[in-house]
This record gives sequence, C-alpha cells and structure tokens, in this order.
Amino acid sequence: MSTSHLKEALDTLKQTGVRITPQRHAILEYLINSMTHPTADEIYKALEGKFPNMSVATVYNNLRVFREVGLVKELTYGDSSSRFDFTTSDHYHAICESCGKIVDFHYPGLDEIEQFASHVTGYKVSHHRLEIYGTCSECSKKEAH
Amino acid sequence: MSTSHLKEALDTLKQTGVRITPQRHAILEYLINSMTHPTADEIYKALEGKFPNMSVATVYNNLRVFREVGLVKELTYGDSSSRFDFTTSDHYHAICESCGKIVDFHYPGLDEIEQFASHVTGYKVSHHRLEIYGTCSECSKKEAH
DNA sequence: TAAACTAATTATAAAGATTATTAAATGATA
DNA sequence: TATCATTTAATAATCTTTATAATTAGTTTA
Repeated sequence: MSTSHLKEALDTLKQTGVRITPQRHAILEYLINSMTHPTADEIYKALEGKFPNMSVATVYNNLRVFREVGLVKELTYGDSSSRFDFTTSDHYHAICESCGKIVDFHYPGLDEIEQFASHVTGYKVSHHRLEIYGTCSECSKKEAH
Repeated sequence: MSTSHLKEALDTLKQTGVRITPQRHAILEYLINSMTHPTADEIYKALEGKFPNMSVATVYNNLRVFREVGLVKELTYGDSSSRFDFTTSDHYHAICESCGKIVDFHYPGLDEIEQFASHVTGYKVSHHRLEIYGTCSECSKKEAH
C-alpha cells in the first residue's frame, strides 16, 4: 500500500527530472509512513539518525520541491510552524484542539460551495480548504475524569 | 453600524475586566473599520501616526487579549504572518492567490459537515474553518491583457 | 572511464514574525 | 492622594524559514 505510494512518488520525481537523492527518498518515505502530518523540524529530527549531517535547509528545500511537483501539501494552522502532508486523494482534516492530533476524513460534493462563492464574490475559484476543530475521543475521555 | 460594533466590543472588554487603554481603543477601531484583515505589522504601521512610540509588542499583546476574549479571530494562511479579523457574524473568506485580497461571504447550512465529521472521526466538534482560493476579478482582468 | 557540467547538500548567516523580560508609566480603587 | 495591579515600551531572545556560498555528488558526453 504505502510502498506503492512511494513508488508512484519516485516515478513522479523521475518524470519531472528531479533527482532522487537518499535524503529525498527518506523524507518522502517518512512522510508517507507517518500519519502525523509532521513539521519540517520533526522530519529533520526523525531522520537525524540515518543522516547525521543533513541540514535543516535540505528538509525545507526538498519539501518545497515536493510541493512544487504536487506530491506534498503544506498546511498552516494557528501554531507557529507549517505541517506537511503527502497528497494521496482529496480529503479534509479534523484537528484536536487539545492534543493536536490530525485525522483525515472524506466528504464528497463540496464543489457546489465553490460555485456559490464564485458567484457571490466574482472570484475565479481554484480550490478550497476546510477543517474541523474539536476534541478527539481520547482527550474527551481524559476530560471526563 | 461600525460604531455600535465598537461600543459592543468596549462593553465586552469592560465586562471581562480588561482595561480600555487608548492603544486598545485604537487597535479595535482600526480592526473594525478596516475591511482588509490586517497583519499585526500593518496595524502597527497604521497607528504609528497617532501613537508615535507604541511598540509592536503592544499590538501583539492586545491582539492576543482580544482573541482570548473572543473579539478577534486569528487567520493563518500560507504566508508568513497571521492576519486578524474582528469577529462579527460567522462568515467565510475568499482569498485571491494573486493579490492576496480577502473577501467575506456567507454560506448557510454547513453544520451538517460537522455532524458528519463528528460521526466519522469520533471527534467532539467545536467549529470548522473553510476558505475559498482563487483569482479576484481585478486580477483576472489584468491577466487577460 | 575521465572530464565537464549541473544539481543537491551542507554549513552558516540572515531575515522575519512572534514572544519574553523588565523597568517605567498609567489607570483603577480605596 | 496613596497604593496596587495592569499595561506599555524598549529591547532582547526565540523560532521558523529563506538566502548564500562552498563543497560534494550525480549525470552526461566524449
């Protein structure tokens, strides 16, 4: 499952003429396997063991490259640093306001709102962004105590 | 219209026991009158004339205070700095990817998605966030040339 | 395979936004 | 007015991200 994602991603890079370096391979692999939507720093720290002298700039550079190619989405929430999400299919995020956990979920047919907004604002709409905020079940349980 | 907003806001502050200083008054007033969802720095620059020796920290501090009281919402988009929005009624934002202009629009009945998400993820949902991205009519015209 | 060229990485510095700190000033209250 | 808590201003510090320049690695071509 995730290995095929990785394979596809590497193919995409090849086709776009982006070199597949060990660092890029590792960052992609980490992004695909981690379900946590990590920050650049988290990726950096996670790969420190494998690449003792990789620089943070490399992480940022490659995340930018991935984003430009469309492999990765950059998510900005209220907190200080961006989070990065390997783009599989279109989905939305539910964010726990207590522990920060992010869960993906699908919800079809929100295109009509794009049409509506386009009509009301006069904007030529390219895409939209939607997030749900709340408390995850674990944190709800903890609060109950 | 906007004066009543200001009055209400000042009342809220009074009730919460937050002092109404000239700086706070000015920041609130600016936020209410400006339709531009300014950054902290823009607010700072706009009020430099009135308060020649106000510090940026004051702007940040008070925006935090306003946010905690619920008068102001902090918006984080892809760009580096947060934008601040006086919370009137619930509305969504349409953002121009070319010039950055933000337009408000209303869209009723998106509560069902909260219920759906709650059901799928197990989250206790508190609120959601939705944005539309695209090109505003001015920029569309410019591009046409 | 070696030489030449291009791209990527590293290390470091720099920029920009936000927060923390502390002393001085202000406003509320008795 | 005196007192006390809050707020401001000035500044430093922190944190995230980007820019720069030198080195390294990868690719291509002869």
